[in-house]
Amino acid sequence: MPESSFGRNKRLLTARAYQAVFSDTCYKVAHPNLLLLAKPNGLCQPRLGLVVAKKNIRRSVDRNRVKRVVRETFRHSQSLLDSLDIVFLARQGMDRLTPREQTDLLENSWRRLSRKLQAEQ
RNA sequence: GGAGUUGGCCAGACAACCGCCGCUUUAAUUUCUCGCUAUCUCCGCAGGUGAUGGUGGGAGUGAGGGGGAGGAAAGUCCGGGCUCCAUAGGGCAGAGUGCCAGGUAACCCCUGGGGGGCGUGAGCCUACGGAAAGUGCAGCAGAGAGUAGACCGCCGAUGGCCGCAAUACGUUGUGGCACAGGUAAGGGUGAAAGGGUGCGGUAAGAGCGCACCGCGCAACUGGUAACAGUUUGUGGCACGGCAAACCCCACUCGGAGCAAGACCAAAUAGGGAUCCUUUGGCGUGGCCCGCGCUGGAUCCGGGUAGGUUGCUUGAGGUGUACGGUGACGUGCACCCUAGAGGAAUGGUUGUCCACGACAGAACCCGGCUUAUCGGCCAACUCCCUUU
Repeated sequence: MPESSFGRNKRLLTARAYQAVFSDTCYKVAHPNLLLLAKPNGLCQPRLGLVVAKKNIRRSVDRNRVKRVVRETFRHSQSLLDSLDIVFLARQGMDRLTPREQTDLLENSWRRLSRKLQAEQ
C-alpha cells in the first residue's frame, strides 16, 4: 500500500463510524473556518470523513472544491496521522478563501493534529 | 471599413509525476468469505461443532489498456417516459390553456401564416377568444365619463324685457339686453369627450343634407382557416375602455414521486406448520388425565442493520438520401459517449497564448427562464469609401 494513496479503506463509510467519532472525541483542532474531530481507531491507517453542509457553503462548486482540497492534503499528510478516525467539518467562510489559502490552512491543521497526538503519547 | 440583425459553434491548450470512480484484459493463488464434497476430532437421545484437503463463485491485491460534468449540469417553471397507489359511468367544484394551421410522446414548446405595434432596414415584440348574457370598476382634473354634457365661447331665429320709427291702435319694421332658451363648430380638462375633411345649410350650430374617407351588417370572391379584398349592396353611424375584475364560451387535467419501486437478508428477539426424541425435565395439584414452559431437524411467512437492483441503449447521437416553405418525418450506414452513492471526474510542476466567465451530473428525456470572460463561422440589413 503506497503512503500517498486514498482508497475506500481510508474513508469513514457508515453513519455508525461518524457517530463514534462525534460521541467519543479525543482530539480537536478548531479554526473559524473549519473543525477537526479525531479518535483512535485501532487500525494501522487513518480514516477520513467529510461533513460539508449546504447551510455553510452555498454553491456546490465550492463544496466540491473544499472536499477536494481536504482529501488531497489528507492524502499527502496521512503519514503523520496513523490510526486515527478523523471527521472534517466545514464552517462558514471556508468558500471565501482562495484554493491556495485553503491548502495552506489544511496542511497547518494536519500538523496541529499530529502534534496533539504526539504530546499525548 | 463602420454600425447592426438572425442562426450556429467553442468553453484555455500541451507534457510529466502523484491520486479518485466505473469498465476491461491478465497474474498470483497469499488474505477474507460463501456453496458443494471427502477425511478426522469432540459433544449428543434426535443431531450438531471444529480442523484439514479438493472444487466452483465473490471480495480484495499486483500489472497493463481504455473512459470519466454542462451549455446552462442551475431555477424546479411547464410537458412526457418510468414506478407504485387509486380508478364503472356522469356531473359539480378547482386548476390550466386561449388568433389560425401544422409539428410532436406531450406541452404554457417549436414552425409557418394572419391581425396589431416598433424600427430607414435586416428584423423584433405581441395573455391576440367573448364587452349587442349579466354584474361591476374608472383616482385627479373637468361643465360633462356612458341613459352624455353648457365652464368660457357662439347664437338668441322663437318667446320675454327696454328703446326708436310707422300705424288702420290689431300690430308691423328696426336697434339693444343676454331673461327663458338653443348649440357640440372653437377654447379648456383628461389616458379617453360619443367618426374625419369639405361643401351646402342655419340665428348659431349639428349626419341636419350631400360627396369622399372611415365604420357596422349582409352578400360575393380568394384562402384548409385566422383573415383579406381599388368588389357589390345596405345602414347616417356607433356598438367607448377594462375580461392579467367577476364572468361566459371552447378545450385539457386522478395522486404521489428513484428516499418511486423490486430483490437478497446477518446478529438478536420472535410467529406458524410438519417430523423426531433418554416416550425425558420443570411448574400447576394430595394423585391421574389435562394444560403451560423447557429440546433437535426441516420448511414457510414477516422483517431491522447491511447489500444488490432500478442506473444508463435512449422519443440516443453522427453522416447521408428523399418528402416538406419550415418545425419535422421516413429510409440506409456507422457509433456507444459519466454512472457516484458519507457521494469520483482532482492536485503539483513546467511551457505557451487571446491570461480563462457563469458554474458541478444524482432515474431519464423535450422545452422555457435565469447566470456568463471572451472568441470563431455563416446569411442578411443600413451607412461610408474605392474601382
